[in-house]
Amino acid sequence: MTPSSTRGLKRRAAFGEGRPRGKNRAARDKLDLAELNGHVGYFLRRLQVAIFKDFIETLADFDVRPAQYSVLVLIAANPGRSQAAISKTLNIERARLARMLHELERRQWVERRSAANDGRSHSLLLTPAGQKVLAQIKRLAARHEKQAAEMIGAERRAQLLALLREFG
Amino acid sequence: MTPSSTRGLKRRAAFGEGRPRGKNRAARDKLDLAELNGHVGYFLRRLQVAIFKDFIETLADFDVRPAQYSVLVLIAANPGRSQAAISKTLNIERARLARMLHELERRQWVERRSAANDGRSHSLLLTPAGQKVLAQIKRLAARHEKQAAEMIGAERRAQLLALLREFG
DNA sequence: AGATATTGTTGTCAATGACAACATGTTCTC
DNA sequence: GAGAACATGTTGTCATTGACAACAATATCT
Repeated sequence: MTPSSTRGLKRRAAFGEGRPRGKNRAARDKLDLAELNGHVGYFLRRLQVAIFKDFIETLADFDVRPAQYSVLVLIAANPGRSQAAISKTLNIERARLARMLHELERRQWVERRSAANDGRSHSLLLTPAGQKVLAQIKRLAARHEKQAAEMIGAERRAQLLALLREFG
Repeated sequence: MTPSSTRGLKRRAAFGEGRPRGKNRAARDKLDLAELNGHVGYFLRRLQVAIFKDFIETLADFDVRPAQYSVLVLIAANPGRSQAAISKTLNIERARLARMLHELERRQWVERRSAANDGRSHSLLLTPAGQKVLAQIKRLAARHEKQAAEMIGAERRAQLLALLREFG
């Protein structure tokens, strides 16, 4: 494969160019990443996109995106809390969360009742239907996580998780 | 407004509630992440967003977003290659790359000349101006990477990079 | 030669992030 | 206790992004 090894016939890299041709189209086009190799963000993003893609596919039957999942999980684990609390915890913008909750309410998974102690805020709860659905969703999410572990290697995943978690 | 709340004195946390009050608003609202703690994707995304935010801020003077940066670096390191090659390497959709290149061409950083050996594809090159700008941009990108290292800890960053890089 | 595939392009749609403005309610300060 | 300052949820708007379909031009395969 090395350009300097003239393997007799197979004159693929006969000239300086050495472009792959014909059959080897799809795979053999890899370029030099150059300084991208030194950027954590680059690889971080690639992996994150791949993982989210798997998540979305795995949960396609419920049409739940990662952000929605995180909101559902947070409401389930912290019932009665306000949108502001969820928003701050997940770094989701207030405006966006409001719209997302409209959708989750439309699906009858989430209930908003006005908080007892603060007339401005809403207490968020899962409806019984929401709880039931979330249980199924969590099973799929667990399956996704298993697939992710296969994809990146179980121990690498564990190491990554340990490293990443030290933020918040 | 609350019907059940006796209008008397500071009745705020008189019961089991124990909500944070007054001053401690901003910080003390942290909720239980529950099963999110088991999802690499969740933490991966949080860190990625934080890092990209820093990148964008650090390179704000040049108005270069991460994707644009990666394209510029790849063209510089692999001059003459086609859009398809860049697209595949960076997992950027063909359509999106085409539009991005229009913008980079408008800024006079990138030149597209039709490839000699394939009438369909374009050979991508940096213009002299583009090379000059990219040199400055790379300095800012290096500064960003340094900031990221401070942010997440130099060794954690190194470990992360090592782990993440084993994909591609 | 004719079927098939690739390349670059444009159009469109949905999701997202960012930000401003607003009404309503709460907390702070005096 | 009144008024300033702030918090909360909402809507509106804009820019960016990802996904997908369609297309013309060109290359490649059989």
